[in-house]
Amino acid sequence: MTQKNAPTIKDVAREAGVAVGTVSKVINGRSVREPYRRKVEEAIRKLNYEVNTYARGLKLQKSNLIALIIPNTINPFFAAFADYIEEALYQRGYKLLLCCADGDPDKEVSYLTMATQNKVDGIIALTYSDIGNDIADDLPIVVFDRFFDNHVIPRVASDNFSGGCLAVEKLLEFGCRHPVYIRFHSIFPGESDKRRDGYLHACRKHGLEPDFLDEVDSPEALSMMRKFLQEHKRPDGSLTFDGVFAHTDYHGYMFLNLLREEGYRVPEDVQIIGFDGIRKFGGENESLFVSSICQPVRQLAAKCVELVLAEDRADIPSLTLLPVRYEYGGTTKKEKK
Amino acid sequence: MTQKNAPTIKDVAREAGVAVGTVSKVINGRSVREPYRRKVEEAIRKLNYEVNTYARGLKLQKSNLIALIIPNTINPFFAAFADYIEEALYQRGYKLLLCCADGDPDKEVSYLTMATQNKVDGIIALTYSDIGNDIADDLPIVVFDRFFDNHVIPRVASDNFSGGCLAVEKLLEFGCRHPVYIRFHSIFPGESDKRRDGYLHACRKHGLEPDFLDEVDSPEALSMMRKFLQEHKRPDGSLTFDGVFAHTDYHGYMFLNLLREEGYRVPEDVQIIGFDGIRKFGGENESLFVSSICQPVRQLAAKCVELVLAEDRADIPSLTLLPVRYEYGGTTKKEKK
DNA sequence: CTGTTAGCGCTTTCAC
DNA sequence: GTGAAAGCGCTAACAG
Repeated sequence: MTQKNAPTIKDVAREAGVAVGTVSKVINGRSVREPYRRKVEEAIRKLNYEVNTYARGLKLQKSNLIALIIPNTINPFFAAFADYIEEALYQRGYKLLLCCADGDPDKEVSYLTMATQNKVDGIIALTYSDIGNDIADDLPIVVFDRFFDNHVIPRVASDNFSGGCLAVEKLLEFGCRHPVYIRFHSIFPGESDKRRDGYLHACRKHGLEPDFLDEVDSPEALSMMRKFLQEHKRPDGSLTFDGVFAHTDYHGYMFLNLLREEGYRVPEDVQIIGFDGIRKFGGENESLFVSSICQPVRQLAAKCVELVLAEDRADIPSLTLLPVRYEYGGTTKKEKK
Repeated sequence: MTQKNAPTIKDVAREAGVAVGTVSKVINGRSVREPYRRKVEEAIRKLNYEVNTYARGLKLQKSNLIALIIPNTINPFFAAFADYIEEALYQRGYKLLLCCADGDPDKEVSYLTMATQNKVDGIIALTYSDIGNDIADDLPIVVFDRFFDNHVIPRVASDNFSGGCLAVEKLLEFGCRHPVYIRFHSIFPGESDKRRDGYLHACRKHGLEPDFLDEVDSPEALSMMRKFLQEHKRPDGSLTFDGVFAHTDYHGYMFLNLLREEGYRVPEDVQIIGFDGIRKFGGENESLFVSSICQPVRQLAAKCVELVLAEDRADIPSLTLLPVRYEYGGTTKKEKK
């Protein structure tokens, strides 16, 4: 219970000397004749009245609440995504219910169930659980990146394929001859799998032999990278590759540290391009951890909000891809002017 | 509107062949005789019934929703705080309404007003706006760090004074002779101001002359640091200080980059200790940006939740301080064993 | 145009 | 113990 005696629409009506219906109309912006409207507005101000969202929600079956299901807000990419989602929702008069479901499918399902029956008007999900079967058909939902084969759910993602191509193109442009790809992926299918396709496509186009590490993400990632590195050392200690496209900035940064530990120079000996565009301390003006293919997080979030709130669900594309861009982050040779 | 025809308590009652009151009791865990209880539970499962939170909220004036007002989730400290708040709330059956109010007092006040009248059961606020006057007296609210002189609001914070002392103690322990303090603070009073007191206290204790930069945080911070650095250079290029206690890790990291740009070695020439304990990519196992006095973010969040949900508001301490700890982050000389 | 009123789904007396 | 019914605050349909 928040306020014991919050004024109700009745109090306002009494104060203003009008009927509740009139007050309701004023509140909801319906046309009300001038002397009445003014009296009501005065009464509202005087009593400091605010609509009770529960009563309204009960009546309208609408909450103006959107649930965001996300693994966590610790990861800087998710954190930025959540921030921009909140911003876009607020602009449209919606509030954000935040659900961090990290590694807990039960928690995701619990939010999904709650959402299905009531409480929220829609869901934006960035999830790595297998929740396909728990998604109600008639609930507005938009997913980021993930693909569910058992439901037709509108998806929003970055153009990962182009991003994969772009990473290779950039590495070649900066002088690399042998770019490798280091990938640690989720076990669930999603658009980010296309980074791999982009890499392969670009290699084929340039007549390069693809060479990559492709594993399920796990705590073993570091040791797998270490092994990969050892296997690509020539007897003289030099490496058989001179460019790395990392599946994420995080993995790129791990690999960067590994290379430096082993005495290799970045970007002189090896250049690295990651994916995501994570900035130190999160700030938009801060530097990147590694040169990167940046996802347009703000635009992605805005698009998710736009789609989840769309009037006509039938008009929503089943897949929306937004463009990525390359940005220098210290692990590539500077672009030639 | 979420689900058009979600089953109601009436449907369940009909299905089970009992009265709605009985169903309500089962739902709310009141005692109901066995054959009835079983029939009701079966009906609930069969219809996939879930309570309508609006109806319940309207009746009970309770939402099981707590609003978190925070500048943003981009800053890693805030992001972690939000994450742990969500975790603690979820464990207690509450949901989190996230409000990122960055630089927008109107938005904060709008959330505050909303919360005052209805909708949420309490507020946890980490704010740098002047909202003291908009806080209702009877709404459960807990603030992190901030001090409002016009309201008695329970506050939770890290033990910043001890943290300030600890930073100096550590710098001295690692061989520094002249630790300076670099502070960029908010214009609003809060517990983090005590870092300064801790620094001064430790200097006095060790007979050191305090030397510090103390400015309001702004985009000029970097150039102020640069100026500070120039002013502390001796003719031979060496510095008059050999240790830096930075008000935050962020500022510590800025100063680190500045020092390295100018050719000084960290930690050989100058050691740096920041404050907060921000980790790269946010992960609990990741490394710090700089050696730091770490705030116990998870515990701070848990404490805020505990207090905002406390049964008896009269029992809540007006100030709760949690201990900080030092952690190595590459910008100090390693501890001697 | 304004005023009256039913009823959204739930909880909680209060009879039984 | 269970069942019936009032009413939380709001909106919208309908009557005036």
